[in-house]
Amino acid sequence: MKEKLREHIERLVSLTDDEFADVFSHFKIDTFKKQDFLFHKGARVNYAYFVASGLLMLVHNDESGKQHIVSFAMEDWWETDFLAFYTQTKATMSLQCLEDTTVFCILLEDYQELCARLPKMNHFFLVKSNFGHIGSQQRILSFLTSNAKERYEQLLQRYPSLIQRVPKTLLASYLGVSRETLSRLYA
Amino acid sequence: MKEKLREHIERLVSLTDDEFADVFSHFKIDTFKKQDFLFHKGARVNYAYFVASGLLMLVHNDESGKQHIVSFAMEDWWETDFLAFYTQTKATMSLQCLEDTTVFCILLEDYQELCARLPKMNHFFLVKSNFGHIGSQQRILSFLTSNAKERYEQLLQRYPSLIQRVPKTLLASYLGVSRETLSRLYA
DNA sequence: ATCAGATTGTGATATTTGTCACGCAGGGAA
DNA sequence: TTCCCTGCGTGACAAATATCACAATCTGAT
Repeated sequence: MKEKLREHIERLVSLTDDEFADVFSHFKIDTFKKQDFLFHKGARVNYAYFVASGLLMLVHNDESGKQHIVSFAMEDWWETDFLAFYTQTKATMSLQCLEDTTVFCILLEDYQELCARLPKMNHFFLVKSNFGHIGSQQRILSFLTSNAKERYEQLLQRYPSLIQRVPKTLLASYLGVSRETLSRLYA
Repeated sequence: MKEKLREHIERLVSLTDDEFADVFSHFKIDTFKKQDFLFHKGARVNYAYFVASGLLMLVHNDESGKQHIVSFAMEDWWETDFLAFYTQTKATMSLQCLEDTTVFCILLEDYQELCARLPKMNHFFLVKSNFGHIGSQQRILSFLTSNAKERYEQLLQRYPSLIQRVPKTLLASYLGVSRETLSRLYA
């Protein structure tokens, strides 16, 4: 399990055994059951999470009670309410399990301490953040350029496994369409 | 002009005169006229740009000839086609001036060299990237939760000056609606 | 001053998508 | 088994938005 995180980091920066032990000592391991919440909207967001196994969704609940999925987080993904985490403010979104899930958790102060002390980790997180930014930008682009059907096809191409693992209602909520419309797309 | 970049960086990390001189020596200053392109789709993206004055837009042109604005970049913003820049691949978008603009340009290798050598700058760029990611995520959220009118009002609130500086057609293209629909919103 | 082009508003209509309502199938739990 | 709940499809209709067409105004360049 521990090795999963190491492999993930070493895809970008190589670490000695000692360095990885150092890094790893800042993480806490935690497991959750399907449907559990890692945190709720309104709560303090203590951790950023690395998904070792399982599946999460980052959800925003609007005033009218509708649920919008900002992001899914599969194995090897980092997830949290980044705004709340970085600025230590209350979560505006909730993070919930779609499957039984194991995560590695890191506190903001440990994240910052690692970055300050280990240039390799600062670099690692910088690259991760850059690509997170790029990913979001491409999702924006898909809202700008594509209709519901095209967005669904792009999702299918990009994350084929999601379609098996997640109920269509949630896929619809991620794509920004009603479940009825989504259901009519593949006809 | 130079001071603009320094103040911008020092909002996050403090630099000695020598340190700033070091940092600044890696930038090239450049000016563009309204309508000029900093780079075109398909071109190599040599630089990331810091906007000292003026206004840019990051534009995607789809197959059917429509233009979609992924982002505006005002004073104090960093902009480029980040995917093309980081991975040194061809631009999928174009970066164009909406006003006469002055930018500071940095090559990828200089960006990486600064990050590797100056922890302060690595930290600076990490924070910038994190907030860039957060900003994109909130734009996604606004597509998920809001209709055209609400998105327009959010834009108005967030960047009131844009409404004066940019033709409505471009605002519409940023918001993901037709210009006609946008025009009917404030009635 | 004049002209060409850009910008904006608006009517008429088509298309896309949402909402509400209903039925059906499958999976657990008692 | 029986029952409830969730997921999923689909019909009918409403609402949001796009598209096409045209006119008016403004702007910049000659």
